[in-house]
Amino acid sequence: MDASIIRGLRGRRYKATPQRIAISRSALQNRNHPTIQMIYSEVKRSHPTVSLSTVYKTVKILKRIGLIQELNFPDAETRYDSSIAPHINLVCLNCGNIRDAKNACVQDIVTQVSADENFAAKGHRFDIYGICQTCRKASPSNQEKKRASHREDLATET
Amino acid sequence: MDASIIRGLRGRRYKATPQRIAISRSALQNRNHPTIQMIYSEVKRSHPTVSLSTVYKTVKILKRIGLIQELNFPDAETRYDSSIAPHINLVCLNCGNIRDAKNACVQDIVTQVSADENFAAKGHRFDIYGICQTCRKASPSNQEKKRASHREDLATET
DNA sequence: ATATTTGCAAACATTTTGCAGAATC
DNA sequence: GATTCTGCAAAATGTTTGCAAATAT
Repeated sequence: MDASIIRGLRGRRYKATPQRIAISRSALQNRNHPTIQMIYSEVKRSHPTVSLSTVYKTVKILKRIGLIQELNFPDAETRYDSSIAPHINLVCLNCGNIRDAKNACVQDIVTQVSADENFAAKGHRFDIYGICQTCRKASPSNQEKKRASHREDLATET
Repeated sequence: MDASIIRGLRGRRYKATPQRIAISRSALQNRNHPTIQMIYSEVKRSHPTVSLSTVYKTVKILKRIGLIQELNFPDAETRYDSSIAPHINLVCLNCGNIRDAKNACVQDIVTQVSADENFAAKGHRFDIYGICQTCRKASPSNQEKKRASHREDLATET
């Protein structure tokens, strides 16, 4: 993994510093859509003097290269998604977890809609907001209640 | 329109002040996915003393009621979407415009994926990032070039 | 040897909060 | 008349920037 990170950086004329390699490794291998703070905390274990500033800068490089996608949410921290393949983010309004789901139709819709609208698509984002399996089991009433939640506003009432 | 706004507010025990009515009207009738500043500017025309703080507070109420959806983006201002029906946001990386597109399959996918994953869906968001028809016509090379753009990072390279 | 990067602190932009006076119900 | 709301200023939050010393190529 490190070898391909180093290649990726140098290919774009970025220097492959130990901090950048560690940050990239953390961001790319973490499938839990980490926040900046999570990446920072993890990298600090091996590089105790790393700065938050360097994490921000490196994450920006990874975005530019196209290796991660930044996901911004209302009233919640920004998350980073390292999945390259098209997928759907299942965002739990209760626990905040984000799971990836595969769906074969998504790419077809992107292609179809873009053609219809004369739009040159370069990327996409598909989120579904709701209550995940784990939270439903833990507290089945969650799925019905319209209780205050730190991210309640993501739920479109119909 | 004002009558239903007043009803909506009072129904939730919010007072129907002139500021709230004007802000709600602006946010709900604007189909261009306005920013807070745009709403603020528009409302100031009729209510010159309104404060940005009140705009933020009222928009938060509208989110809570479920009348608008907040759309956060990397390196771009937060936008507010007043469309209730499921739709796809076509986000132009060049001019920043957001157009709504209809697609009948989106709701089916949400239902399908939620069932498969045991996920209780309450809302969703589907964005496609790229270059809009207008920008393509104005500068056809835009669709090919990997030029610096303030939102280049939304484009997932494949 | 040169150009880039790091880490720090300060700056910045956006959003939230506390509160006195004003307005709604 | 009681409660809620407004508008202001201050605070809080998340992110970016400027720069001297350190590092990668």
